[in-house]
Amino acid sequence: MRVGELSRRSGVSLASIKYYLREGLLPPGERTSPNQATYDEGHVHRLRMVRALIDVGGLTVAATRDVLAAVDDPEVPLYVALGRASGTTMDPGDQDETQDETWAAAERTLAAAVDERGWAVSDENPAWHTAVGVLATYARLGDDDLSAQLGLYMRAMEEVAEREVAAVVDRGDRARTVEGVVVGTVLGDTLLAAVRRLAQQHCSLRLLGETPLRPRG
Amino acid sequence: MRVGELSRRSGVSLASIKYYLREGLLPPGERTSPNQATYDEGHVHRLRMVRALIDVGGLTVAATRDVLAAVDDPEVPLYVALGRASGTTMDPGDQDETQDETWAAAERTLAAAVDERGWAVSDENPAWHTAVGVLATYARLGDDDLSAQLGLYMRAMEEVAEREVAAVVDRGDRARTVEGVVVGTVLGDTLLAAVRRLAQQHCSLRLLGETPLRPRG
DNA sequence: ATAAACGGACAGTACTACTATCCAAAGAAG
DNA sequence: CTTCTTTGGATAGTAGTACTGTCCGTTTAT
Repeated sequence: MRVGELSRRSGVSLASIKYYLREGLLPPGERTSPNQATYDEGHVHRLRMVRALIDVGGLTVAATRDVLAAVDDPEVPLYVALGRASGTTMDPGDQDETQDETWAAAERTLAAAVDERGWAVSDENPAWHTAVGVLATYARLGDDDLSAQLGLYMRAMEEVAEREVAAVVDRGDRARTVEGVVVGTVLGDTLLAAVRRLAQQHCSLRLLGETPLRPRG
Repeated sequence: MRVGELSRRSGVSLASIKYYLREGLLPPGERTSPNQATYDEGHVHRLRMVRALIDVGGLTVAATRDVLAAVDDPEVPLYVALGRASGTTMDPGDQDETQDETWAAAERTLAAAVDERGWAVSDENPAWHTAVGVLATYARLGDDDLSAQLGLYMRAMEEVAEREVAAVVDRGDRARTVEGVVVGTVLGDTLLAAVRRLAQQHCSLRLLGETPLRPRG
């Protein structure tokens, strides 16, 4: 199939396909002549992935490129790509932010919670840095209820992660498995956030009899 | 205090403070003369909120403005503001997307899961639309493991939301309470996602003996 | 009295994600 | 075989976001 059909099949504009090709999100088609190429079902699927990651997962084009590179290349560690995938990674470039007492206290809080749960995680995981950043920010805002919920969040996420990891084991070829992990992680973030909003609506209705903070639309 | 000090105290540049004032994220200071104003602790706190929502929560300036407007004005329903706060709200403007069979099937899946859990939620909650969108996207990608995890996600988020709502009841004045809800919801999304990544690392290490998908950095 | 700070307006910048135009070569249709 | 459309590739332009810089006429501190 040629680009025109690829565009029609995927619903992505020709101009955008050319853009994704340039940016390395979509692998080049197979050459049939020095300046002509054909595309296959893999390209259609890849375009669907790209749109899902960008539109639903909220990734940037650059983050999508990195994540998909990790899917393709077994050499790129997946957690590095998934780290970049979390939009709010609070890049460790902000040295001044990480060098104060609030930050250190937040890091101790997280380390203690992780130890208590018996988690084996490394502080090289970008998520560690993000979590510490959120805790520190919350502390600076004065209310520290969030860090009080940390244990709860960890318990809930451990249960979720356990099932997710179990579901991913023995899935056939490596590419398919990694793709499943990526999509599940990125789209899962969005779904979890949405489900949390729904649960909050249900719980505030149940616990308060009515919902003073969120009147029915 | 005047802007100079406000800038020093909050760590936000003068130019950005002027920008936030223009955009309505920061209320104007109290006038001391036709073209002079003073600012108080409330402004320092507000600036910290703004930076937290933008830098840590990943909100846009416009979303931050809406969310803070809901904190200030009891007339604006909170769930509307928090809906806009979820970056990936998949605005209901995409009529074509919502009019196909995949979308309808995803909506039935969610409705069934919600009924089974006995949740009282309305499909006017923006999160409903987001959740359906994620489910539909996942279905279009071919793997439907995510919707298989839906029940698990709902159980986990119900437990989380229950504690969160309980923690927020009886908190003093309305403004403080609403602020707590907003910060907890927005920063909570980021924290939950980070904790999930950490849990995934722990679980893949525990269940697989080692971590083939995410070699240690 | 003089220098610094202020408010307000507005132009400019860097980045992101496309979108449009142009061209020469390749394919398809009559 | 010619004409029309499509393609690949390069490059320029656009719209939106989040600032940043500059100017100007007060205003306030020293």
